[in-house]
Amino acid sequence: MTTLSPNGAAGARKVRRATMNDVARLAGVSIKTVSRVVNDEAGVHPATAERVLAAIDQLGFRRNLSARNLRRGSSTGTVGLVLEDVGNPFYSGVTRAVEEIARLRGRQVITGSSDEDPARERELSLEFCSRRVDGLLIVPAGLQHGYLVPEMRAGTPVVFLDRPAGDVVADTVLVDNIGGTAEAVAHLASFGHRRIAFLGDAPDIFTANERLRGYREGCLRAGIGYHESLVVMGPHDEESVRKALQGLQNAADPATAVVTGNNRITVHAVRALAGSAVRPALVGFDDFELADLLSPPVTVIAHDASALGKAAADLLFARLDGDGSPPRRVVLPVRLVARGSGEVPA
Amino acid sequence: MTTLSPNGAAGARKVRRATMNDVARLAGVSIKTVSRVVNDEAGVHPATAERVLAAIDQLGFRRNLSARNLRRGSSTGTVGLVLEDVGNPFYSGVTRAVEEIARLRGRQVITGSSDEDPARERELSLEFCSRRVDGLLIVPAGLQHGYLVPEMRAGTPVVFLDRPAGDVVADTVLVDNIGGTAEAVAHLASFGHRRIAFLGDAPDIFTANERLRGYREGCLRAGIGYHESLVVMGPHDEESVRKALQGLQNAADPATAVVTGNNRITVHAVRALAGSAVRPALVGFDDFELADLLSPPVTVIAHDASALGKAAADLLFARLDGDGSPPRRVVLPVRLVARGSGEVPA
DNA sequence: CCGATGGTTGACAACGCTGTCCACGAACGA
DNA sequence: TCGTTCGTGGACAGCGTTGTCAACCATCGG
Repeated sequence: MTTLSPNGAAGARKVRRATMNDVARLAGVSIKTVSRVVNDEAGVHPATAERVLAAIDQLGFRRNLSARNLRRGSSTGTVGLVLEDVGNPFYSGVTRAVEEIARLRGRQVITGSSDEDPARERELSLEFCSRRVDGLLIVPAGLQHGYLVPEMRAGTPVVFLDRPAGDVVADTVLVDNIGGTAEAVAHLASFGHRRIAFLGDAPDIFTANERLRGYREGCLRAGIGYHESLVVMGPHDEESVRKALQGLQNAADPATAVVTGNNRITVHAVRALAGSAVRPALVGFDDFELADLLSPPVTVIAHDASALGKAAADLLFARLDGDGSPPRRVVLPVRLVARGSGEVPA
Repeated sequence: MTTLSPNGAAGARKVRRATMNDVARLAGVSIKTVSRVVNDEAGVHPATAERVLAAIDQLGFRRNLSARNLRRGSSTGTVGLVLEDVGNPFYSGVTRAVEEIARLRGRQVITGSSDEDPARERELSLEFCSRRVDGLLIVPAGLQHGYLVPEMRAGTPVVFLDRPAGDVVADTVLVDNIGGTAEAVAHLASFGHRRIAFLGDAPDIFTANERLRGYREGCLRAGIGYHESLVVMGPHDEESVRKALQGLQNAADPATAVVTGNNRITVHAVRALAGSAVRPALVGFDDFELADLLSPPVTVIAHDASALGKAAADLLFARLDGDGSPPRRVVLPVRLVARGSGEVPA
């Protein structure tokens, strides 16, 4: 059992890290030879290599990547990922997928959560650029991305995820928000619902706005008309969702069905409705774990976090591989998963 | 609308990034003055600073952190986090908490998933060390951590999370696995259950083993005896959990209650039991979202991912702040959250 | 009027590493 | 025998930044 105080061996508070120079001295070779061994370059006598490796082991040498990256100038082997919140299961799925692809390409992922704050998004992105990441994946919080122009001009590929950038044309991977919500409305209408409400996120968020548009289109196409009184945008926490639902149900002409705009709102709605006697039909945007085990099981518009992350990462690495074609906009399909809550007749 | 092809402005495939030298030349000052401006050092004439800032803006200059870190030698402003899988909600909660603390201390977090593979854990950790992270947070996959000795000796603090290290004495933050599982058994016994089963993860995983011990202790303390026939270790997917449950229920003397060893097993169990007529009482280790909305709502031994991440990060930063006290082992408390599934009489 | 003071600026080296180029000795063919 | 090649190893510069030290100019007190 090796016993080490957290700050190193007995007494020695902080030891300078060994450098190639130290290794070279100990092995009795030049620093360049050490470099050759460390980088598996050809042209080193096996016996010499052995000596060098022994010295490396003895000193606990670990190549300094800062120095290497500085000298080589090219890749730092890192990719930056800016998202809203790693703690949100949807984004953690995205993170995992990105990590997976990056791993296959021998890259490390640096992540940061913006919490929907444009300033924080900018700060994180620029910090990553200072670290000279090979590429940047961003779930935009704001609408202004001019700050990225120098980075892009310098050759750092940027891919926007889940939402488009505000004022820069760049690669973007989205999901079919409009089509999905329209489908949700059509689905509910096919069960006879004519008073279908929409509970969405703050309308300045791209996806929320798109889904509202999809809802509107769906209503018009179903011939049930678009009524602003049936739309509530912005409720975040359980309490505000509960109030919104009460308002919709207590109206003169109450809603018989609800479309919720994202997984958090859906969950809040399910919780708010858990006790009530009359429950409107429900279709939620975003799938979530256990949706199938609730009662009734929740019908959702599903889209895959992994697919989103993978598509974005693939695009990024294609750019890194030299793909110079015009910026692409990829829209991933969604699918309605009928589980019960959305198949209640009006 | 700024239009940029992903590889930079029209034609220009890849432009060299501007350096301080370029800025200095453009602003008509020395490179050192640029450095002073960039680092907010005192002693630069406001007019000069203005010129420098204009040049920085014009060239889109962004300080190269590799060079800075190399030159300064001290902090790289990064912390490495090695965990099992960012995609798992539990670990994404940990990640978020670590990120939060790191942010307050002006550090970036680099994450990597080991997928329970010791080799991968080692690879990631050493990669992070090569990047000269200021500290390392590790959810150990294996039992051998001798490879970290040189790093620790060199002054890189390491904190182990959720599980202890195998052969190195270092700071560790755990949750009370034994106490929690014992409490689960006691709780079930208090409702009259005498045939209580345990479904745990592979026994070579530290937490799985600890929870098994807690289960055993709980059984003995409750005076219902420890019976190996009631223990199934290792089922991972839904199918194997289903089979295990069937086996336990179809036995001559069937189990009337089950303790599940982690959130994934709990969810699989809930799903497997969803249709069946007779349902054993259930207490799961780990809380999970929507547990309260299932029917019956699932009683759990809850422990907080954020608390775990925060405690570990706090410990790490204390070390970075110079805390040289002996390695600590922090055990976070758990609490039983009674929701219904565990309060069914035998 | 001179030296001292302080505010502003710059020259230079060095951080740890790798790419380039060259030196050396052994083995080879002419 | 001599020149050539090959295998091995080293000297050196420089990546972009910052710490050290010193120079410069204007102002000020004596």
